[in-house]
Amino acid sequence: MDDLTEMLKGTLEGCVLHIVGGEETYGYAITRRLNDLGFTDVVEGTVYTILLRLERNGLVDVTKRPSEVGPPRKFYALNDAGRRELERFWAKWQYVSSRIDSLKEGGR
Amino acid sequence: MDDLTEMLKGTLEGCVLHIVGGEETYGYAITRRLNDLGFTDVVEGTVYTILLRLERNGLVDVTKRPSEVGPPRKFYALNDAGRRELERFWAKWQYVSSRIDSLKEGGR
DNA sequence: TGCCTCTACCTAGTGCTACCGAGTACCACT
DNA sequence: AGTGGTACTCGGTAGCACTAGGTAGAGGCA
Repeated sequence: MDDLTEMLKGTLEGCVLHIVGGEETYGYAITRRLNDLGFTDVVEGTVYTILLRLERNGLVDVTKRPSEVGPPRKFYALNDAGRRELERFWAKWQYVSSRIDSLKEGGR
Repeated sequence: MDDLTEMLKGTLEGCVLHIVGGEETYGYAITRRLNDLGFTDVVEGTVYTILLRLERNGLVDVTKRPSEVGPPRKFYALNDAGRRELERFWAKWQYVSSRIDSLKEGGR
């Protein structure tokens, strides 16, 4: 699949939010997860900037823990504000995707 | 629905492409159409910049015609390159939206 | 005539986002 | 000592939707 970057704007952050909401995890693992999900071209740098933004916006709690296989990891978990933001994200996604699908099907 | 602008990046252009592909039409009418479709906050300026970009990228043919109710209109119609681009857009949309939906449902 | 509204288009500048590229560093295995 | 996988950081870039103004034609109303 060719370049998806423009289409991922606004949604990739929501995807990260969702993954972090599922379990406490860290940047490198989130990147691998996204790659497995089909977002094959998403690279680490992108995920880290999103995570820093989430932290700056107070949507996640961060805990640094040592790893047995490399440098220490920064684990991220959603707080209450993050969970509310995640709900808003899915509401928006539902809204936008349904409108676009109806445009596609409805023709006109 | 609150601010959708980030989520529309990359998709709004595709929507315009689709509308133009359905029938030869012009900027002001496309804006009204998008508003009716639920994209209530999309304004004329946004649509015109998209149309200019489509024209610059050689995806549309343009014809200026007088109107009976105002200034002349610039009618846009898809050419072959535009139709190919529209197909690519829907393929991308299908790909991205299915991945995101599966992330949502599949949890994890 | 002057003024307002609707129609119709244009554009310089802004902010946000994903991405690029390069760097730092820890650990295991050879 | 060198290589490769793991793990995070950060300055800079490009693209997009949007902002906020502007110009202008046609019709209605006072």
